[in-house]
Amino acid sequence: MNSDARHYWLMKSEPDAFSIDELKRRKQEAWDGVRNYQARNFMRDGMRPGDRIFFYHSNCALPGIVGIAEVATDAYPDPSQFDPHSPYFDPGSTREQPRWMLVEVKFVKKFKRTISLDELKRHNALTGMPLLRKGNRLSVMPVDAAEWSYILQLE
DNA sequence: GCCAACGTTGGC
DNA sequence: GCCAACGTTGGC
Repeated sequence: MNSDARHYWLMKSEPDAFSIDELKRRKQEAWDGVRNYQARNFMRDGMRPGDRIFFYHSNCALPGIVGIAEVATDAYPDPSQFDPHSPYFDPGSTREQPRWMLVEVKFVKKFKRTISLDELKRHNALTGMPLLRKGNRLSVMPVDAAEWSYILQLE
């Protein structure tokens, strides 16, 4: 992967758990709780500070892209995996060999409207997006530069 | 709340 | 290494 180029991503969050409004209030936040290896690998191996992220609301009345965030740090071990009181605790993970990583993300902007999943599906230019693949459950995924700019002009 | 799709786990 | 059972995701 070309480390000089800025890359684009999409990250899902359930707004009941963590919404774009909450990121706006907090300015920057650790994206903890990812417990899927493919999603972890994207954060650990693909993301670099300065990369841009579509913030996606899932499992809600109007699922869709609601704004933009930016990768603020390189990946580091997700502290919640070591915390027995956390719902994300992983007894199989050790500090010597942590299993789960996270990046911190910072708020960039909230869209004036939600670019809904339903709307995204209606654009032929976007049919290749992993987000739109049937049965896709990834919570962190790459976005092509062309798809990124295409979606931006939908707002 | 339902359920299809998918990842993970564990018995064998 | 197969695969059934199970748990989770997330649209609807």
